[in-house]
Amino acid sequence: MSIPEKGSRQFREKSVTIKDIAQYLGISASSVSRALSDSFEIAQGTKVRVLEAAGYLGYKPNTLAQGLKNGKSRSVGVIIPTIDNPFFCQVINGIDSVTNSRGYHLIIAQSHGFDELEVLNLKQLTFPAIDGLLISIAAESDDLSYLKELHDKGLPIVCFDRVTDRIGTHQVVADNYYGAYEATMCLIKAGYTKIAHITTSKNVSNMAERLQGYESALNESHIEINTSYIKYCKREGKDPEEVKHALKELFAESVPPEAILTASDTITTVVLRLLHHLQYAIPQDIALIGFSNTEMADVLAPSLSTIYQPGFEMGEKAAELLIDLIKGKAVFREISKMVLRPQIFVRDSVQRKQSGNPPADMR
Amino acid sequence: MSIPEKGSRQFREKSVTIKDIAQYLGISASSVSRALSDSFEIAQGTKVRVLEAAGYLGYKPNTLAQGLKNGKSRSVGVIIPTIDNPFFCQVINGIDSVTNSRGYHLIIAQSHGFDELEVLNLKQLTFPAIDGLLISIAAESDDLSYLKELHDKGLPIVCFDRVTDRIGTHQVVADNYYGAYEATMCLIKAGYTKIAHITTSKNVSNMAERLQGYESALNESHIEINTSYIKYCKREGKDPEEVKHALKELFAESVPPEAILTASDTITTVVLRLLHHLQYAIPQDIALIGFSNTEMADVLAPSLSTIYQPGFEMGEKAAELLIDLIKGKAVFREISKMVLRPQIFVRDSVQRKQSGNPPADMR
DNA sequence: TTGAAAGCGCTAACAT
DNA sequence: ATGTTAGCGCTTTCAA
Repeated sequence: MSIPEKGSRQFREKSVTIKDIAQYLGISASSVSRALSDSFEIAQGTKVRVLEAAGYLGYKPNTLAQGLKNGKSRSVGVIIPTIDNPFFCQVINGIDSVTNSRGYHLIIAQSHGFDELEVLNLKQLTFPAIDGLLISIAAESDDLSYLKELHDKGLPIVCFDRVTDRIGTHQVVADNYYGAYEATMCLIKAGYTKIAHITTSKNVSNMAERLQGYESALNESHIEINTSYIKYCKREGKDPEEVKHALKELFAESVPPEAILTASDTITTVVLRLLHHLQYAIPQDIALIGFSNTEMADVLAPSLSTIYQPGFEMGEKAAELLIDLIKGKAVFREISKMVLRPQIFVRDSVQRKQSGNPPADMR
Repeated sequence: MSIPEKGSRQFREKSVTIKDIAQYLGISASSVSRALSDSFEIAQGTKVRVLEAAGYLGYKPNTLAQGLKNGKSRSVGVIIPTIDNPFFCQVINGIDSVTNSRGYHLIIAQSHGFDELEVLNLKQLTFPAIDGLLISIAAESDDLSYLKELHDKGLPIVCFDRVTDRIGTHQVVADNYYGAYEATMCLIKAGYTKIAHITTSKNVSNMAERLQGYESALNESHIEINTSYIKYCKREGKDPEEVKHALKELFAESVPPEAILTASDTITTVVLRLLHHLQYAIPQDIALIGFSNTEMADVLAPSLSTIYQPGFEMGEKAAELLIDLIKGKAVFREISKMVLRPQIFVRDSVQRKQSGNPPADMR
């Protein structure tokens, strides 16, 4: 089968412009423009006729021309660590649902962790063309200067999930403290006292909060915090070896932990995989609860206890806020911080260690 | 903390234009343009000076203006059923990796199955602005007329995963026949003869091919095809009740199946979940192998046998092809169909029923 | 209430 | 090899 001749030479049909409508109705282009933009300085009659003609002729505005004219692109940039993760997938979904309905396009860039150069390149590439930015800050990168510069220049920015206070942007986050606190409390209430925490870094906002939640729960339960029970995997689980090493160290402790709280989707999955490979029985040998948005949590055997973040909602909220910002609709004199509550699902990977009350020394 | 005054009124710094460079160097804008586009009708000296000045002044081309001028938007549309699925996530990832590096933006639209109206709306919304389209065809929608119209008008289109022959587009697909055939063969070789197949519809290309693979494997093994073992879930697993009903029917057969081949990511997950809920032991009560790209397959208990499709690669190939098409780089006189091979992972959800040879009647 | 005209930033004839 | 000019489709003064 051969392609029609015109296929090769970009022979796309010239689309209907504002001029065509003007000519068709015998009025000027500016009137058409006014009618279409629902201006108040246009007669009702003409407005109706223009709208009809537009529909009839199949007019679609050329967003490029509109953008060029008024300095807007009707697109927003999204920077996430990776799209290959159920949580961020849900976030994208949420963002998409609002940007789509509001007529904005999405330009997605992945920072893949902490490759600052790449992030910068992406910024270079896309930035003259976006009206606003949604960003989950890459990593412990101390260099927020480029971002700050953009913000100072007036680019509307909303941070979500991994945020920073060093730039005065609006924020949409999960209540990470609450999630980690409650999860740890669940473990404690189930009778565990030797609880390890595998996280990525103290320097990422959400991880720091989770660490705090973990520590607070222990403190309030009068369980001493054992720093060797806290492991940092800077590669965030992208390097399984790093996690393996952390686990090995934990199990090599003179008193090894009985339960683990994992701090991110990726780490949770990797830990689960490693525990399987190392033949640890969950929850008999080691209990596990982790931050994760996987849909498979309840299908795992044993089913996995998770802290589930409202990814879709987070994306929605962040996008709505951003678009309001772009449109200057709401006047934001204050930096807002929206905090969404995660859900805790206690499943079989955490098991009540002993029936009845928690140990006496815990009361 | 209050926002700087300028924040509210879109006071973004005017960016450096081609004119600024021209003025800075005392030459004309067109020379600058030529230098930047690496035209051959420009002196080496000026070219170098322009490039230097551009770097120094921080020039970034205004893609809107470029697009308006030459009728290109440097963006490609992607239509997928849903992004909330590991396979399509990987596809997006693959697409993104090439479009990004080639300077194209992505406009992603989800068709969410078969809601034709929505698809059409999305098309209306985005289409004047895309240079090409990557699409995994929504559903059994017989109405490909809009798509065909676009194609006829010269819009470069590449179909992937779920394709159609009714429009002469290039295609990038997985070898669905092979995947289903091999998976079924695995079951047969493991000693199963009563094998059910849960799919979505005969009218979707990839599903039809999988069904054929399944049937061929049975045929070649001289196992009679039992049509009541083949269940269609038109909602593709989005409605668990439908799948539940299918399963109930299967198990109510006078001779119920011993193994199931599931035809899509979503269906596989739902079936797995239902089997758990219904307390069927895998693989003792029922063996399972399914199309799935989940990363959790090996972490499940029992680990899940899967047919894994090369999603990332599929996205890459489709995007490369599309951009070549857009650029008119390669001259495609023939419709191409690229077929990628899926991987089969036989894990614990399929177990050799009896040691030694398959039953005598199968040889 | 409407039209004419200018211009957003860039490119591509056409001229020199 | 370079400059001049016009125009992509749209919006928005400014005049009428």
